[in-house]
Amino acid sequence: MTTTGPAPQRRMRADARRNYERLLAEAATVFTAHGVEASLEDIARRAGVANGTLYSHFPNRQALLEALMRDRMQALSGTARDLLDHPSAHEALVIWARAAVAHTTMYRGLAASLLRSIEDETSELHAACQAVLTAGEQLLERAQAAGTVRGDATASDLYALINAVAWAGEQTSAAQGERLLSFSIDGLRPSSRR
Amino acid sequence: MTTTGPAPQRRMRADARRNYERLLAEAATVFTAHGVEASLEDIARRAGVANGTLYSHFPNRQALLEALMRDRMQALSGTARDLLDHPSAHEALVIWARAAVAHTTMYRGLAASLLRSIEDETSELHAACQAVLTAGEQLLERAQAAGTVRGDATASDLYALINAVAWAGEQTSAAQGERLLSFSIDGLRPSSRR
DNA sequence: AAATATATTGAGACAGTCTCAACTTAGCAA
DNA sequence: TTGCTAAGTTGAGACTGTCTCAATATATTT
Repeated sequence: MTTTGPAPQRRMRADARRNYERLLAEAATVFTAHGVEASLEDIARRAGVANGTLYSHFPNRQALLEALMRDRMQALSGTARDLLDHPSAHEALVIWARAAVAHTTMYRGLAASLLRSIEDETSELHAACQAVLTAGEQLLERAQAAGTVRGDATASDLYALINAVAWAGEQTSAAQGERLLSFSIDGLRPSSRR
Repeated sequence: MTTTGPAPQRRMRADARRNYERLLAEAATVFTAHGVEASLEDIARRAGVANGTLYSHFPNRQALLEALMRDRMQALSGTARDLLDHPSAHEALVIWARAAVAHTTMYRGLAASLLRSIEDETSELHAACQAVLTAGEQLLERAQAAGTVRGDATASDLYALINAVAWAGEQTSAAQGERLLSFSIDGLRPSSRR
């Protein structure tokens, strides 16, 4: 399995590796403060390198974001797998959805990148997003088999919902995001009555 | 009631009025093609005026967007009022929510502007957004009184939901937006069972 | 046909993205 | 240790974009 470039691919020169790490560290700081649309120039400046160096390590913003999110995305997929052992299929789904929203709320603007990347196969984030979607799908299907979630909901619906809720939380308040998530999850229940 | 400056406030010079209209027309075209984050420079160029002229009519993007959306926003508020006469309180809410999503999907990026504007009182769009929220609130309360919508849902929740769904549709597909809206509306029903 | 209030102009200050030819340096081999 | 070379860095410069404002032009009024 060839994961799309583990952090430093073969072996980097010591200075290159050092700059790579510094850039990632500053990116985390700057994205936390100003969202994922923050100035890359600023990140390079703070890392003490010329902006050309940033671009040589990360050809574009998505690539930088991917490097920054890789571990967390994998962790989120892993969490989904672990939750397959949870006694309640429905509770497992809910727990995971909350974790996914929290993950997506990490940086302002992240939800937009993550939802767009599922559609855009050229995005550096595409594979990781696809993995998360698939991981969520397992939980969804288990809940559907248990009859606690409507059968016509798809993994894409779940993924879009998580991102939409995270996005709304980002624009207004985390509390608002929480509320919408609760409502949305209820909306996924089968309509026992009409 | 002093609405925030009806289009051309007092009386404009003929050339000014002409340019104002041209700018609005080109803005509609360009926003349709490239979303609300499109280049203002481009709009001015296409309208055949210097960019300073654009900025003298519309001090910022929000102001331009406000002028462009004013009528439609009012229409949306009006629709909500009309629907208060609809025989089914719940159906009225659903019809209106769909209309609101369609409205919000008019230009790419619009949902973000509309949701942000409800929080940001300095935004030119704030008043219009507030009016829409209040109009929706009437429909929501009527449905709650009829017992078809959970009592703890607020007008802010409804507003955020509409924008979040429209945003998700924008990022993926209109069909996806439709699906999320259906689920979300179901999520607003009272949980008769648990 | 002025006078004047009202508008328009476009250069310019600034910030950002991204590229690439010239340069520098880490790490290896003689 | 020295020099070689591949790997990495640099920063100016070509763009595109936002927004301002002194100079200029023009519609309207008297």
